[in-house]
Amino acid sequence: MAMLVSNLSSSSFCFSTSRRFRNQKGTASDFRVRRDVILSRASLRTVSIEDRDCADSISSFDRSLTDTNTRLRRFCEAGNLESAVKLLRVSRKWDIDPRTLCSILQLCADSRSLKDGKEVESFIRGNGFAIDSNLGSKLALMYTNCGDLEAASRVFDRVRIEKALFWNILMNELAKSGDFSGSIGLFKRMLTSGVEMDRYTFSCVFKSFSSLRSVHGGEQLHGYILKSGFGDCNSVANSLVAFYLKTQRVKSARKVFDEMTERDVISWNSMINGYVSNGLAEKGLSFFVEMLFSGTDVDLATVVSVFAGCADSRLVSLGRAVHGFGLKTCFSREDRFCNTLLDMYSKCGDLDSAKAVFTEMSDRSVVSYTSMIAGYAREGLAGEAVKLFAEMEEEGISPDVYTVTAVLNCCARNRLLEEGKRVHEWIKENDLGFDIFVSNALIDMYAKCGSMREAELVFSAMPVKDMISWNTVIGGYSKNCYANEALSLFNLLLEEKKFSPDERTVACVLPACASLSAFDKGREIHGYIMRNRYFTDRHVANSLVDMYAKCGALLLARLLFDEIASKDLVSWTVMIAGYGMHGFGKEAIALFDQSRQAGIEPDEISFVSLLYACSHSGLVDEGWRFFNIMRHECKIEPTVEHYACIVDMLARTGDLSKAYRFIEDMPIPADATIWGALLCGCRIHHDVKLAEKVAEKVFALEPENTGYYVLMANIYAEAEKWEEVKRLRRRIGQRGLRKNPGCSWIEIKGRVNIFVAGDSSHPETEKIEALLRRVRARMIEEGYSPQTKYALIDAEEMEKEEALCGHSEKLAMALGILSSGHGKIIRVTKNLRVCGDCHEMAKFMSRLTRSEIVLRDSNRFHQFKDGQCSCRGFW
DNA sequence: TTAGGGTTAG
Repeated sequence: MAMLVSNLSSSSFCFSTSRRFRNQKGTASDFRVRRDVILSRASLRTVSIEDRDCADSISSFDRSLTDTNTRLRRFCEAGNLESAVKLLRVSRKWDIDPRTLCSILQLCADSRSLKDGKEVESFIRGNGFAIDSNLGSKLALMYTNCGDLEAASRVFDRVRIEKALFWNILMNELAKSGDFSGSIGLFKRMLTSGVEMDRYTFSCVFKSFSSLRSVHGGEQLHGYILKSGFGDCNSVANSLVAFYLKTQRVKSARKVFDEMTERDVISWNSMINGYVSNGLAEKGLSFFVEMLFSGTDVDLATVVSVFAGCADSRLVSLGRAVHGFGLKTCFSREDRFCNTLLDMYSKCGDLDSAKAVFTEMSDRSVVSYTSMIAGYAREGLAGEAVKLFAEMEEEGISPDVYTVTAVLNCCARNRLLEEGKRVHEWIKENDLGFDIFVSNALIDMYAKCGSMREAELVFSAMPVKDMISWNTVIGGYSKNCYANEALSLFNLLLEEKKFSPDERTVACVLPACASLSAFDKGREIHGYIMRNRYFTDRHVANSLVDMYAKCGALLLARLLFDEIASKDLVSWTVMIAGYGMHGFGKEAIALFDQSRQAGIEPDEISFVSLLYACSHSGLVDEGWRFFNIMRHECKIEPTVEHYACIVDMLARTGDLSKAYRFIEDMPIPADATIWGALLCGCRIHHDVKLAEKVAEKVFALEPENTGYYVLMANIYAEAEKWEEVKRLRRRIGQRGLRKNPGCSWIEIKGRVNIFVAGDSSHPETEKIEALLRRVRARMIEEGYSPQTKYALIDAEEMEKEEALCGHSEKLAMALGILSSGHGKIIRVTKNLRVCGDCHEMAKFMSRLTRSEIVLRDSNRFHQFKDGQCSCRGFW
């Protein structure tokens, strides 16, 4: 019976008949009669549809008219595409009714058979059928369903398709394939064609607008909706709400929601989920409570979003309550319910509950495993995470890209290089390396484990990189002290012009500028930050302040620090550290007090900065006071770094024996930096005997660190114990160690000029040496005798003086004076501590040339002006 | 309308 109804209601039969009769030059009355006859025959035939010979009962004239179409349609109804196409192949044009072609195309569309669909189109075109809106629609549908979206789109170019349905279907498919612009393009063509939209059109277009982040496009469509009256349609309003939430226009979404005449569970779910995914989890959860009061029934989607909200806001109590509620409903058996629940517990740090859900689940999927692994990783249980990763494979559940990134993240956080490498091997074996997330996670893992070579290999092998790939490698170089590599890669990023550096990029690269004292490059990046309005990002602002402070531009750092609208602990800490390294201890203390008044709770790092500032300014009483505040008021246990500051403070001011006792009384074992701080003190106060005792401890703790041997050699040299110097040098030689060569650099017009001691490779060498000789002569004229004991060479005084003259920082400063315009600050950086003679010469130079010299050595800043240094002897 | 993943500063 269904077949009968479908045949009678199909107008194609009647139309085909009419054309056939017109071709036979039949009259209008003939047509009417014939149509009636045929209709009645059709009914008969349909009733006896199983009777294959029934066609014989009609005349041969009629048979040629009806047979082919009917048989084709029968094939279509029976879903027999193969026979339909075979029959069509041997049919003549006038035997075929366009409506029959529509049926075949529909079947091709339903069977997703592009090959047959194309053959039908060839038949249509080969026989010169006029393609009207109906036939065109079916052609477009066939191509759309068969996945040839370009061919489908071409049909819309050639034929006017009147029904919105077909436009909607193609728009949806284009969007599904990720071609959102194509989808919007089609929508625009739909508008210019004058085709009327229906309510389904909006949901698709809004999805594309939100994926393209085209807020403007969506807003325009919103305007149209208001004018056209579609706004009252619940599904249209829901699409609009979802669009605003996906484009982070939470307020606009809320406004549409508030104005809705009728809200269903989807409207509420959208709002809850929208708040949660826009980082407003708590608001989402209070919305959930409102939903409960409104009497709207909660469904699985609601609960899933609520769990996600609880996870984000760490509201495990509400999550637990909803868990209890869920147990009473049928959706507690759903995978999604269990997985989000498990993830909620895992993110809230309640691993026992997460494990309980995991264990009780009847059907654990890759998602369940991944959430569990990520939970272990977050809690630092790297062993458990890696174990579960192995277990899931044994259970026959294949890890996917999500699992792999969770495990890699775990290896990265816990610096598990070997495990990370094994996961990398697994990735290669299972061909998951193509995924950009996986590659980025691999880079991050290698970078965090300090293996930049491997990180770089993954990065270079990536066929497609995104901004995160670049940021991760640049940040990795920066963090692993490959500042030059970080800057070169940053330059390459700018040259390639594929991506524009974002907030994270600049926050990654600024520490590299800071460590190189690359002032000009840093300033260039500052310009970029201002042009792109990145200064409002606190990470960026903090890095910028830190960069300027470390490049010696303390005043600029302070000006920018004052510009930071909402300062956090890091902002205060970088500024305090900046004052500290420039020897402004009192300013550092004042700032620390201010930060506490502003309600900032200091942490162990801010105390390191503060104590460092005290020690570098000789503020012993204040240093002790803050050390005690840290321990007793702030309940922060001192680490080696804090102890090192105190030792440094005591040692600089000459309290060497007190420092020694302090080290012995420490509750934690002293490391080389602590003994090293005391060794420095021994040098300042010329205590060779204690130095020898301390040096042995340092050498035992860090036998490979040449810096300490050099320090001890300097102590002997200053005491003119040349035999001891030789002995120590032999000791360095025996161990196969090489002294880290002193090196200084200065940036001139964006180019970094690097000097090592005795360097004569610079093109301006002659001028540099002449200048240094002139300065030295003037110094001697004024009664200054060169500090030859810093030369570390046991030779004639003249030779020593020449060696001193060739110290790298002197060469760099001289180039600075020769190249800089009047009044410009000369900024020099040295990898080791500045030598005493160079320090004196810098003071002299600043007076003689009336220029300001900022010298950053491995320990602190020296600001030379009018013959004085800001360090006031504490270095 | 609905689950799990990656990058930043002291």
